[in-house]
Amino acid sequence: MPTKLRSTRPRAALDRSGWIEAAIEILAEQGVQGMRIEVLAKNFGVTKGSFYWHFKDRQDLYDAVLETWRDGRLRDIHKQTLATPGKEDEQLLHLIDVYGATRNRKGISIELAVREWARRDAHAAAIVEQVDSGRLECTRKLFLARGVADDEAKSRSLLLYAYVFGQSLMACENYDEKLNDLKRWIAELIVKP
Amino acid sequence: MPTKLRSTRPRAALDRSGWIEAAIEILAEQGVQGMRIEVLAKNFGVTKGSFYWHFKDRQDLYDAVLETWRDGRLRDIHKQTLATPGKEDEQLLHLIDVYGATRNRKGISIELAVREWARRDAHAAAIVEQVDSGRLECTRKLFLARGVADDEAKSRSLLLYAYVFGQSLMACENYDEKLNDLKRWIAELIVKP
DNA sequence: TGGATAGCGTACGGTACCGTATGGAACGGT
DNA sequence: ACCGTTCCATACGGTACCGTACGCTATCCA
Repeated sequence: MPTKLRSTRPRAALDRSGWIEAAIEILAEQGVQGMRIEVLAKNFGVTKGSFYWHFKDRQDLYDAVLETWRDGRLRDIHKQTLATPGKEDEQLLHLIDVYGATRNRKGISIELAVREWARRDAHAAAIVEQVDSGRLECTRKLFLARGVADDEAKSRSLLLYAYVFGQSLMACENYDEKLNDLKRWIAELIVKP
Repeated sequence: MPTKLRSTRPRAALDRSGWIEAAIEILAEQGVQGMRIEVLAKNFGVTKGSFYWHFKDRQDLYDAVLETWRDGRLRDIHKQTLATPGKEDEQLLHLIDVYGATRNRKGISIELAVREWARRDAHAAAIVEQVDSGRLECTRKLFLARGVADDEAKSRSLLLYAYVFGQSLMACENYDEKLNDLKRWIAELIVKP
């Protein structure tokens, strides 16, 4: 009888992945400095005794968070840039929209937190570089599929990501009443040759 | 006899502005969380007794840092965008270059640190908005002086800053051997109508 | 049924800060 | 020569963490 469903982990209300998810949540809200073991534990209603059972130390959690983030981002960018001939423009505009700060607030928060982390931590920097490489490459291929020259495809791909990340750093809500029109104009300048 | 040069402040090796400068230095290197009173004091070779003489508390220093930064940035952007008819293109390209991560590393570090700060602090966010408004406005006028339509000038101005800030967030050193050529291409796309 | 083990709680020492209270040296004016 | 002010050091209590040692309980397996 399958009553031994969780036989290997009897009371596992909180396993490693649970801690990692919660840590990423805090990372989005508070940044790296917010991922404190005792605080995470309190949020969960447990003590750090649990944490030190699942993780060696803080760095162990940090590494797991970074790798989880990287894997998710790489999976996502490949999914978003699956070749659909003739639809490249829409895919590119959709990319810009997805990374826009208005929707996907949490994703952007994590993005910025990780990049700020990467400015002072070599491991985080290496992870960010892997993600950036993957994204730039995938997006470049989309531009290539449109018939754009290789150098131009590389440039536009770089511009696309720099723009979306930079935009989420700026305070431009009051810049213009028709801000969305401005953004659409920008998106088309980036995408259309 | 002018032996009373420093009569009002006999041993003032460290005044308020000295603390503020040092704090900004640490802000660039370590972010907001790095601006710790006892650490700053140790860097100076004094104790926090000195700090609490010049400042009410930590927030007092934070406010001073933000306002000092804002004033400097606003002065700078006005200087960089002084109207020199016929030279607008060069001025705009120069702007992109100045905010580029390669040179002016410290300025960019402060820029990113303040913006990360602004994501969790209302006062910092207000300061960033003042700086962004000033910059966007000054740059928009440069585009207008070139004969660009108003909406397009607004859009290009926003794109310019989003791009330069976003670029300094990315890890693209290994993206291409001719990265500088790509960046030049991008800069011209942003500037040239 | 007894022991092993997974999973967590408790308790402790240690560090790094903040902010305050107070003392003291060096200089100014008188 | 005295006294006040400026500027800083010292000392203290308090908080928030980290990491470790150890204890407790519930489940599994023989």
